[in-house]
Amino acid sequence: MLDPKFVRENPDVVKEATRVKRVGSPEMVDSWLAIDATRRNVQAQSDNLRAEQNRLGEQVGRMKRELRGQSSPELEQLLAAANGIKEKQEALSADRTRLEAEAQALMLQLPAIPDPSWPVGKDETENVVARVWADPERPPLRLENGRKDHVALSKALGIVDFERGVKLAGSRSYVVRGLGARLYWAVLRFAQEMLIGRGYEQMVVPVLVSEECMIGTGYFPTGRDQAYITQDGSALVGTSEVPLASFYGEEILELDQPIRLCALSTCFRREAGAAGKDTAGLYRVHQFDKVEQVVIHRADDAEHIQLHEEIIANAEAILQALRLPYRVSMNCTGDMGQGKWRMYDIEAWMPSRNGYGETHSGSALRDFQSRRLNLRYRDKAGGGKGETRFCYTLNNTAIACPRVLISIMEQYQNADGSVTVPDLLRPYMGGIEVIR
RNA sequence: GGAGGAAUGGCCGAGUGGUUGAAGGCGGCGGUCUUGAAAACCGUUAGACGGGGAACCGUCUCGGGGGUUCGAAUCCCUCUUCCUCCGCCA
Repeated sequence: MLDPKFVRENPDVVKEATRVKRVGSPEMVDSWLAIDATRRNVQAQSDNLRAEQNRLGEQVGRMKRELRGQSSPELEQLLAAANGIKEKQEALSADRTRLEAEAQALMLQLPAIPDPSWPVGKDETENVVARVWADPERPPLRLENGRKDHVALSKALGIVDFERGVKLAGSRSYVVRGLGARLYWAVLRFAQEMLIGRGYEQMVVPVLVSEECMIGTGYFPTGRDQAYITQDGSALVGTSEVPLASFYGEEILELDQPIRLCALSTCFRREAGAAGKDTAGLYRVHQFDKVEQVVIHRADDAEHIQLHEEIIANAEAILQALRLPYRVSMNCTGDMGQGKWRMYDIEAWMPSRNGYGETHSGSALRDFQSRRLNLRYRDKAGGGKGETRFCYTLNNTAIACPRVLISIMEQYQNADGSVTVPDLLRPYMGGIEVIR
């Protein structure tokens, strides 16, 4: 959510953001401005009436005490005047409620302003690659000379059962079994330990959350159709970013240093609108497990950038430790999404795609989420008690399964169809070196 | 699932219709005293919205929403959360 003052003072900047982000529209900005102007006018009227009403009420109280239950013409007159104001007030307050709701509905759909230094573009094809990494000893593989994709590999090894997964839960479902399941959890546990070692607090959080959390983190109301919603109105999260970022919502924090959080959680995504896309294999599924990083800190752009680089570096360190080739790209404005200020995707090499596939997504949102979440801190920079300000929030994937298993299985496959276990994962798998 | 009870400021805790945005205490901040510190004493200490260059003014907020009333922290309805007891249960 944007700062209303900012929208009033810089409508053209916001309109430009709707264009480059392809979120909302310039017309929405104009509608908001018009409604906001009316709303403020109605509030001023309503506040004045209310002040008058309060004054009369006080007079009535004083007079009643003096009269000790007696009546008087003056009292009757006061009561009549108070009733008159009350009627006007009721009409105005209905307007006010309606205008506030309309303004809020529009505001929730307006995009955050992207960092001007980030690439402008229409979609993911215009993202800009920032860097590419590969271990010289484990360069990106091509599927030739009998090398198999992860579907064939995992079926032959009996470690993923797609057919029975579909039998149990429909399309995009799967069952990981045996050593596959051990590998699955090894990856997640490894990533989790890495973050803990880097000062991130491990959290176990709800994956079934209230609508407020979904709105607060920016996944609702736009994107509602991407979430599974229960008959109680709660939603299954598509990422633990939702509960982690919402954790301190409605609070005013004493923020001495950035709050670094991480959580391993199951994630649920409907993938509505993706019918027919990536249907085979483990790439695009309805349910997966992910270790997520979330950072909450004070409103400072330099620190924001530094922390953004930090959470990206954490993810890169995990991929490097697994010796998986990857590239980091800057998401262009059209591929960023509504709330982002800066966004990187990290894509690991996937031989079956003969290209890179997105495995991580790391965003810097400035105060977009914290305004929605009403997540604030006391800024003591000026000394004393300090002003309250909205926090800045960031998030990035640490690792997600099963998607990264595509890279691992395909990159680590051997000529005989077995899969070597990356050495750092072996301690998490009882020392097993090869899946065969 | 059934029966009761509760929700007040950073925390604890008064307050059952009229200068109560809210006593008192703790904590925080500033000061007096002190060589320094502690203690003691004095002062100060919520957030949001609107108006104004500013000093400042107005409004809203006592879990959320609605109602009664000239006037609600206080009365009524409703929702949420927590506690106690019973039942069920991984």
